[in-house]
Amino acid sequence: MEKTRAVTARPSPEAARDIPEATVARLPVYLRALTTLSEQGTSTCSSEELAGAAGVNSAKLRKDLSYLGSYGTRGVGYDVEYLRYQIAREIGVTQDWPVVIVGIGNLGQALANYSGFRSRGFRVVALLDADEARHDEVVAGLEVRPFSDLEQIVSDHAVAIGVIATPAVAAQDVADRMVACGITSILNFAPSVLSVPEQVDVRKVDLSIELQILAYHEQRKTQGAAS
Amino acid sequence: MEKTRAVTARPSPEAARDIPEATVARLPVYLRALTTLSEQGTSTCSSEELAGAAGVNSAKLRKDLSYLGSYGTRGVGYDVEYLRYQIAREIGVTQDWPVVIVGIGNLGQALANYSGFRSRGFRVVALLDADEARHDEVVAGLEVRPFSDLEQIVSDHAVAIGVIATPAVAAQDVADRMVACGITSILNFAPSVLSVPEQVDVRKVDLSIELQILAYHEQRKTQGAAS
DNA sequence: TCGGTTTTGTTCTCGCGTTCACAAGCGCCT
DNA sequence: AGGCGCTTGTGAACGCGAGAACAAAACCGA
Ligand SMILES: NC(=O)c1ccc[n+]([C@@H]2O[C@H](COP(=O)([O-])OP(=O)(O)OC[C@H]3O[C@@H](n4cnc5c(N)ncnc54)[C@H](O)[C@@H]3O)[C@@H](O)[C@H]2O)c1
Ligand SMILES: NC(=O)c1ccc[n+]([C@@H]2O[C@H](COP(=O)([O-])OP(=O)(O)OC[C@H]3O[C@@H](n4cnc5c(N)ncnc54)[C@H](O)[C@@H]3O)[C@@H](O)[C@H]2O)c1
Repeated sequence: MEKTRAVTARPSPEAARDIPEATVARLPVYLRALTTLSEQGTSTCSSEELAGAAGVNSAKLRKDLSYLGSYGTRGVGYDVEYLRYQIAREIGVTQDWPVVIVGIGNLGQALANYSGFRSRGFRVVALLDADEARHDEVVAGLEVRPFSDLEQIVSDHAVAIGVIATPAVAAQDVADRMVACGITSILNFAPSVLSVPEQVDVRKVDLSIELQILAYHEQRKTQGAAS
Repeated sequence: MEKTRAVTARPSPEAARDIPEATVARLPVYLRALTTLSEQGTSTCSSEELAGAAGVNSAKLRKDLSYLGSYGTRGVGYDVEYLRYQIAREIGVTQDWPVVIVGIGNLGQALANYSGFRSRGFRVVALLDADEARHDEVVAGLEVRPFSDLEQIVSDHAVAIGVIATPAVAAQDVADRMVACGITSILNFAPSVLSVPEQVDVRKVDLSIELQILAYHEQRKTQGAAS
């Protein structure tokens, strides 16, 4: 390993090129748009069409796709099925991802009942809750189990992704336990800042923040009109 | 109106400075961190402490706050209560925002039951659903009403913010109706691209996309380990 | 076989956001 | 009163992402 070849861009054929984070965030959108097109019977589409369906600029779409490789045909466009498979493979949704949900309250139940996960390669293998009163309750065809079963479940199903839907005060504890079990990706719905080891990915979904951002812009609209 | 003075930056004293979008997205996080500090009895904090609590870099925090004004004291730090009020005022959460939720299924019910909205200045004034079987059902103390009541409710309560929690196929129709009623901010949970007039703000929350992003990174971790 | 047409893949430029680093300012202690 | 230490606010450098623009490539029709 002379120099720092692994870090900088390398044209090596088998090595995965590293895809910009902004692009990674859009690939699932393209994937969904392609699925829709496919269901409508479209077999080929141009970057312009696909960009329209995905709600982005066509130049941006082409640049994003170019990070994956050259899967289009100049003068023709992209083969819908082929591109769909390539994106799915790149994201990793061709394989099946086992997921555990911790905190089966209002939100946890909604998540457990959501069919859109399974159809996109995610399989909820267990629902965990600290509240004993909830145990053995059946939600979405799965029994709610005690939080202490986490280790067992993670090891049995090789779970790598955990979802936190507990109150904010419990979130850090739950995250610590998840990390200790070997979970390396966490989707956090609790409004709290999690601290985890560097190799663990955390994504946060915070509904009140979204509303507050809307409120900010809303306020500016009305205040501008008032002046 | 000589030149395009209104569009470019203007140092006018009363005019609201325009705050970068990235900063706006972080202000609610600071707000929450300040609330927590306040509840713990802290009356003063440094940018370093607050940044730690919010999970960001302290330089970034200071720059973000500097867009609002100079609310800190050099050598001392920030007054927690004072800063909290200033941020709340800037975001607009000192006032009360009426909100309607459309689509009272799994997710809509969870949202309706969520107490975190009210405590942050948002008040759910109505729950709407197209399914007649759901009408008159009571969720979170509110009666589920027919979607056709939208106009009436929006005008009665001066609603500016709408939440869409319907299936994807219905989302565009719902959005169109909302816009027609005068709603100018939409939070969309359906996995679909909405097209709305320019002056309407749309924010999208897409849980499967979040999971797919995690899956992408997860895949890279394991594949890196395998090579 | 060859020009024309269409659409991709890529290069280049610009602007935004992040981070470093430091001067200015404030309080405290002597 | 004056110096000292601490913390803010900001100027400047840097890197990433967005978008325009174009050259390269593939198909089509004559
Ligand atoms: N409901 C929503 O629409 C909504 C919206 C935005 C954010 N959130 C956030 O999502 C989280 C869950 O919200 P909710 O409305 O479902 O709350 P909830 O109170 O209905 O459910 C929380 C569940 O977590 C369980 N729990 C508590 N501590 C636990 C622990 N240590 N280990 C395992 N389970 C534990 C509780 O028993 C309960 O069943 C909260 O942090 C909330 O702020 C919810
Ligand atoms: N449940 C989840 O955790 C989850 C997660 C991610 C995304 N989503 C998305 O959120 C949306 C709602 O999910 P859900 O699980 O609550 O679905 P759901 O089927 O349980 O509820 C949808 C509700 O919308 C109502 N509806 C349908 N068409 C309507 C219309 N035109 N006007 C008004 N109401 C209408 C239905 O009657 C139903 O009550 C979906 O788009 C889904 O993809 C849900």
